[in-house]
Amino acid sequence: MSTPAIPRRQRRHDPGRRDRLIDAALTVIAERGVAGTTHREIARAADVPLGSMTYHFASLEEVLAEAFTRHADAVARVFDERLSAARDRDEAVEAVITLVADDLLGSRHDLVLTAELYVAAARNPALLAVTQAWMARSRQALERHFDATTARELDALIEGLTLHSALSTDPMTPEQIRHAIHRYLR
Amino acid sequence: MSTPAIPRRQRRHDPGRRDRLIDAALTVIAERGVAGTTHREIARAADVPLGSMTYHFASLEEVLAEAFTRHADAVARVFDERLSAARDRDEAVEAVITLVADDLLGSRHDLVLTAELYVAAARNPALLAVTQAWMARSRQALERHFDATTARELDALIEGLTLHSALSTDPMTPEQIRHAIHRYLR
DNA sequence: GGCCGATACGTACAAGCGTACGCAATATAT
DNA sequence: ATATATTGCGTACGCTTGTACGTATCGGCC
Repeated sequence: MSTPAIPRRQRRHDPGRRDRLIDAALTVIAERGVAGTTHREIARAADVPLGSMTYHFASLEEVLAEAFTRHADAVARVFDERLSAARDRDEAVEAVITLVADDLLGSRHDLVLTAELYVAAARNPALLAVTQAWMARSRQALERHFDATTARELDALIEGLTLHSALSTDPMTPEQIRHAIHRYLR
Repeated sequence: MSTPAIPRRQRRHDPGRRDRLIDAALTVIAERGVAGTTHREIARAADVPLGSMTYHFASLEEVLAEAFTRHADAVARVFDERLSAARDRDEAVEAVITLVADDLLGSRHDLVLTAELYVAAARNPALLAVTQAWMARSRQALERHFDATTARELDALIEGLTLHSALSTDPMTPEQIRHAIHRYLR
């Protein structure tokens, strides 16, 4: 009776745990979906005790909101960067192609997160706002090189090409992506 | 002690209950999402006792699969009909515009169901098969009037325009939809 | 160097879940 | 008309969930 079966785990000094938890949440969402995302699952992914979740977040909703905000920001940042690096329209077109073929289609993780966000946004006003801010930012980035109407339509095309490829058995190749975008912008 | 508080509900003769349950499931999915879809919620929506769910379906997964299959079939049927009614390319273009502006964007219910299906398909092979069969059928319908490459790209554009409008604060007007499609097919 | 607020950790609890199952009633076959 | 299979109905059970909360421990300010 001297050694209790489960000794208390040693306390860790862990600043930035909140941040890690948000990242862990994104991992869990991508792997199990929003439906399978629970306090316990996130805590397990981040290797922290359950109680840590309720300490850092008021509710599971709050975790989701922070996680999706982070995801949207990250993707939007890449979008911004690629398009601001382009110095003329031709380069901008290439940037868009790279964006779709490499950045978006390259990461199943991000792809799934985006789809999950869209569905969650249908029922959660806070997440809808995140989505709309993201869309506005993308359009704005496109408007550096294209007129407003083209930017909007192009944004929709990007969305469609991405989603479509993500779900398909034979996703479009980079050349096919290039073809579609050139055809639209021809 | 002669009158039990809750008398047994009178038994109903209800052939086709299984069908009604599948429809109820679609209603619940659209309103609460796959995550919020439970045996009890579906039973409540269809006004049947909980036990009826386990009698008619082996599992909740089975309910979801049947429901999404029905949804995909219904949307694909409209797609087929509009495109087979078109007798030349111009009419086909008009059919596509109507499809997007009226049929797809007209029903928030169907819109949400489609998004839910996509997300669910990412983690459920049976639902992925449903999605892919649906996509193949859409493409085939488009190929009545357009070459294979155009059909595929157009299908993606349709997807993007729909999803984009669904999420936007100011969805595209029918005229804007028309403009985008004409621009691509010009 | 000692306090104390911030953080870490474990656990308890009520609610809701999927599913199983027993019994009742009726449609249908004989 | 009787028997039988099908369908309807209620409820119980074990499990997971979100959340609350008591206690332990430490970093950083005086």
